[in-house]
Amino acid sequence: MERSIQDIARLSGATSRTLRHYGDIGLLEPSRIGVNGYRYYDDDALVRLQRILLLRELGLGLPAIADLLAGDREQADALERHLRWLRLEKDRLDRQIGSVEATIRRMRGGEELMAEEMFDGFDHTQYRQEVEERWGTEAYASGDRWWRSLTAAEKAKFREDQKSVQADYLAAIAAGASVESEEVLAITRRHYDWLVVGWQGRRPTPEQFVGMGDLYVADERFGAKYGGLEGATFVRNAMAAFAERNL
Amino acid sequence: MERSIQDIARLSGATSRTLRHYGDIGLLEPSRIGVNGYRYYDDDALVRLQRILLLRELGLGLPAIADLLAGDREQADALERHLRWLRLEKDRLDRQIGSVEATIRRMRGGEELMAEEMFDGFDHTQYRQEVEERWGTEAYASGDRWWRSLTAAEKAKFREDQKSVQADYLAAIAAGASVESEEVLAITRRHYDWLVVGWQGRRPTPEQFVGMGDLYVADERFGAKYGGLEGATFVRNAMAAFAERNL
DNA sequence: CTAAACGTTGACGCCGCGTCAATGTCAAGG
DNA sequence: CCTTGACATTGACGCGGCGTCAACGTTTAG
Repeated sequence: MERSIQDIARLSGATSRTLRHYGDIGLLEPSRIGVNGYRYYDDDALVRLQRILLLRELGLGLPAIADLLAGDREQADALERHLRWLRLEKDRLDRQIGSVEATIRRMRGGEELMAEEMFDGFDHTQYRQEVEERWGTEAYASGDRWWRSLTAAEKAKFREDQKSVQADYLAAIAAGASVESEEVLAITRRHYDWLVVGWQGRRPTPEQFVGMGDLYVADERFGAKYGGLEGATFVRNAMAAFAERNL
Repeated sequence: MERSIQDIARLSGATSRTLRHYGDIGLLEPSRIGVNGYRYYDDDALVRLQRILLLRELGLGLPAIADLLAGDREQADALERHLRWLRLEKDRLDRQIGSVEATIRRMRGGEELMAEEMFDGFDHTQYRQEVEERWGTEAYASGDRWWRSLTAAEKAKFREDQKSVQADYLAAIAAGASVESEEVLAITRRHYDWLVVGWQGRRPTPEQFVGMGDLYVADERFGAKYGGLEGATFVRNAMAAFAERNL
């Protein structure tokens, strides 16, 4: 059976333009081209088209579909990769949704979109250099924008949470608690949650989280807040233990 | 304070190319342009840029950002619209993720990507015309592709579920149950879930669900399966009751 | 005086087609 | 035979948000 381009379009739900495009990029060639230039498709072509459209609905790009249909037999792997990227996209959307909701609440509350004063007592630019070296300029700038977009109340809460975590760590150290005790793990969980907020919902990988602990030990300013080198080491170990168990 | 384009780029995390683009489209003009053509930005421009970048991180398009910053005072509304569309995107991703997972399982199980036989006993093309009239050609074609991508086991389960729902409806009718009884609502919930599967995870709106019930009454073939007009009417009422209570 | 760093404008590329535009072909009816 | 209307072709632009050359001028440090 041989069908015209419109027939195929109707049967498959694609448009004739799409079919010509697929021909142009070599994804789906007509089974025959008439002397008048008309494209004709047979059943095999129709089956292939259906497969293409099915994969397209899954969100794959046309080159990826071409590879997959070429049948390099690592087909499932290609889909796995695609799946990972779909999940990343979803996470990104989740974070955007949360941020937009927060922004709407702020604007409804009459807040400015972004504080113009660059400094407000809490020097969030303190670790600018480290952040830029580790995560890049844009990462710092992005975090800075986020911070300046918060309401005064939100900023206050963020700082409170930090102080609270810090105080509890110090108390645990004074009490001689183990970094693997439930008590300390609970503090570290709050520490972790605090960090996630500051990262606008992006979750550090276990390695990243442990790496931040190492930073605490290496940097005096961090250590000073946590009672010297021992304190910083304790916190790092607690973070490593938490990462091992819960991340 | 006046800064060069690179200074602004570094401070904001944007690239100079981006700044020139924003200039081109009128989203952010330099505060001054030197006789040599160089762009210079003052603090006001920097603040505006930060706001632009903040909104961009929320996923807004540049024209939407321009409108929003023009301050038509329905700012929050624009964000609400954006939020709705973000949620739609997220739903779409959720469905794609589920479909890709299922497809991977099928391929790992050695199944073909898509059955070539167009008919297999269960005539899923039965309601083709109605579907195309109500939801468009592409909607039918898409459902058809989905159906042919299922494994035999999955197809069998889908039919089983339908039969089971049907049998339970008939029993409930025979027992004289009320369409608002818990018993019937439970059946309708299964009916609804069955439908959602067939729609590949897309959830019908309450109106759509009730509309399908009306179709049951209007179409003899549906009615025949549910014991005549009365049966179809019962099912429609049950669907309406369910929609009212649970959707 | 030179090299490096920084600046400019202009144009193409990406992705997957939608949407003209300009023109040719075919089947059915008068 | 001619017309009409449906259907076909190729070719090109457009979208979004810049990245990335290219080709060239300017400023700054040594």
